[in-house]
Amino acid sequence: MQQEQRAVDNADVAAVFLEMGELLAIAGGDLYRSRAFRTTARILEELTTPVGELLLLNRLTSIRGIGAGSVERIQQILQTGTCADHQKLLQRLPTGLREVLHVRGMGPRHARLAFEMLGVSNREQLEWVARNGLLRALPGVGDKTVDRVISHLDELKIGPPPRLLLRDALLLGARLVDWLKEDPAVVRVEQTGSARRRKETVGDLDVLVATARPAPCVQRFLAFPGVKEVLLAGESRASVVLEGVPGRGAMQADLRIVVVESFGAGLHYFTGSKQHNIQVRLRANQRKLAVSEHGVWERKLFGRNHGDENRKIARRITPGTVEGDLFAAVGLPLIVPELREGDGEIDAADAGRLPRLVELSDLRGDLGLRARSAAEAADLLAASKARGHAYGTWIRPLHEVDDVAAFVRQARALEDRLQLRVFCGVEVLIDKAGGVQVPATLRAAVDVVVGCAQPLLSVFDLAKAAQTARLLKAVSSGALDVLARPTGRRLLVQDGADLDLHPVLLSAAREHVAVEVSGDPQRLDLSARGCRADRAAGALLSLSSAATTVSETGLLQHAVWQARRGWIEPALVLNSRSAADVDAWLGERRPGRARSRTSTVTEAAPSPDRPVDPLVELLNTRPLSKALRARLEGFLHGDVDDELRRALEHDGPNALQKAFALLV
DNA sequence: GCCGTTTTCGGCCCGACTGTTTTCAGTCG
Repeated sequence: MQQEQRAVDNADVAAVFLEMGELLAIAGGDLYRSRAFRTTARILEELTTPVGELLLLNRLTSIRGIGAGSVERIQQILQTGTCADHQKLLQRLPTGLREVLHVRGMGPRHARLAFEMLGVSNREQLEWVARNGLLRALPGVGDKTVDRVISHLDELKIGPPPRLLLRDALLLGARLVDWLKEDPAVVRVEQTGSARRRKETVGDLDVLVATARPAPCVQRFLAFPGVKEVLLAGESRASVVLEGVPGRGAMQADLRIVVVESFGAGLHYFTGSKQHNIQVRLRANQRKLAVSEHGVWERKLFGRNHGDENRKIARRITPGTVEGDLFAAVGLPLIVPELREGDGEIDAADAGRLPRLVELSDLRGDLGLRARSAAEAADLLAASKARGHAYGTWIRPLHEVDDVAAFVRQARALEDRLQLRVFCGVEVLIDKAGGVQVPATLRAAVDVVVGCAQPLLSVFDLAKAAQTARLLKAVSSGALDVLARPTGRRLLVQDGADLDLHPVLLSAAREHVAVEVSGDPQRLDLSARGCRADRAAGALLSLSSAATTVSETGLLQHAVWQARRGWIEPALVLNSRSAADVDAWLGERRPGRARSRTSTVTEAAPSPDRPVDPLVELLNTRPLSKALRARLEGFLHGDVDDELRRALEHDGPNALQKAFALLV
């Protein structure tokens, strides 16, 4: 009943489509139709613009994957929370069958048979029939399937399947890679999957091996210390369950094996994501090619009405030794793993508009060294310098700084001693109402004021609108140079605060406040999705290791990966600029600032000014109707808007005018 | 249900493994 009080949002509409898709599959309906519903659900989940706005603007069908049928259903769902097809399916099947579908070994057909023949309509009933020998009676279900179902049900009771922080997944993956390398027949081995895409958390470990002798390699994999269950083991692949952390479920590890000539194609396929792979293969199909983990093949075409015969392959056209071969075969430049989420990267690559992503080597300093004492700061800054940096920022929590003048003197002394530009800063907490307590004298004394958005747990209780307003107020206070931990999340422990990032980022861009991307593997806040949103909003990002120890200074790499997953180019990264430019940027924000001293530190040439995306400029400066603003923002978020895109593709100074004319 | 350099019908990613259906459907990633 409370549901009715709340407006239907994108996630709610997506949930209805997902339920329809899953129930339709179980009902034995058209599997392509089922898949289309699920695709629609995924698209809706990833939209950054409210689906209602797009509906009003008649823009929904311009999104690939959403057709007239979906628009009608979306309209119904927005009004009533459901739609006719949804209701029909719910009358036919209990919704609890969806959790049956999610049990390993139970696909749509088994779920349907269990319902029809055994009356199973939820997970508890599935467990009962499995343990009492009834499940075994279903056609196509044998002892092994029953064992697998029971084993997975037990795992599900322990808790949700565990995920690892990226850092930990890379460490465990490296152990597995080293273990497999011991086999002399292994030519190449690499960790693939979401870890290779540098996703913030990883659900299972994937490793790809190139070898001409797969059997001993599979055996070695099965003997990896910590393997507690073998899920499958064949000629070219094997899956095992690794012992988990006590109190949590176990983690799956998958081994894939290809011949060395196919290593690039295999690397591409097993790196994923699934959506990316499907899109690449569809593209290959359009070019009469077939892409698999073994390479790229020419499809023999027999014309219409020959169904499966069209699948027959005639000739391998590229061995796919490196990933670039595979992309080239489908007419694309190499797309780096961090972008392979099926979220617009293929269209961008096709149009020659892939971003030149920020790299670790672009960074000229670490903007987030968190040392507690001058001695620690010296170590961190020296480590930073050893990494080739020209400057570093020493940040201390304000409440730990008794004597600001002494702190600044220490920083200046370190600067002279280390021959490294040192910016000193304090971190202040943003209170529940968005207030920041920064006396003018303090602000003038230090180089940087960082506002941390996550002071207290109680702040997570704020409603979305209040949370957003809180950050907007802090950003526009004029007291902050950098906004840190915007959502306050701790991965695998605490979800971030519910807030609308986009206006906050737009405001940060207008107010010249940078937003921190923390390399702390447990935070990675701003998130990759936040970075992607910022690409449109245009706030400068401050990449930080958040290091408190020397070894943690290497975590700057995690911040870079995160930014790359968000399509961020160096121009949007504050610390890709020279020390002089960072100094100037800080100076702009405090006109009376005494710093800007001539440093004894030698500096590299300053980087050119950041080019402002004219579309972002338009969004920030022109008065636009709500509808037009939504359309522009949608486009900047990656929504498909062919009309707008075509207008912008006209070269020359009039491109923007054309686009603007088109909008009004 | 969606889409179109196969465009209003016909196809939709692809391959490996498993079980049990003696030739392939179901499941998975």
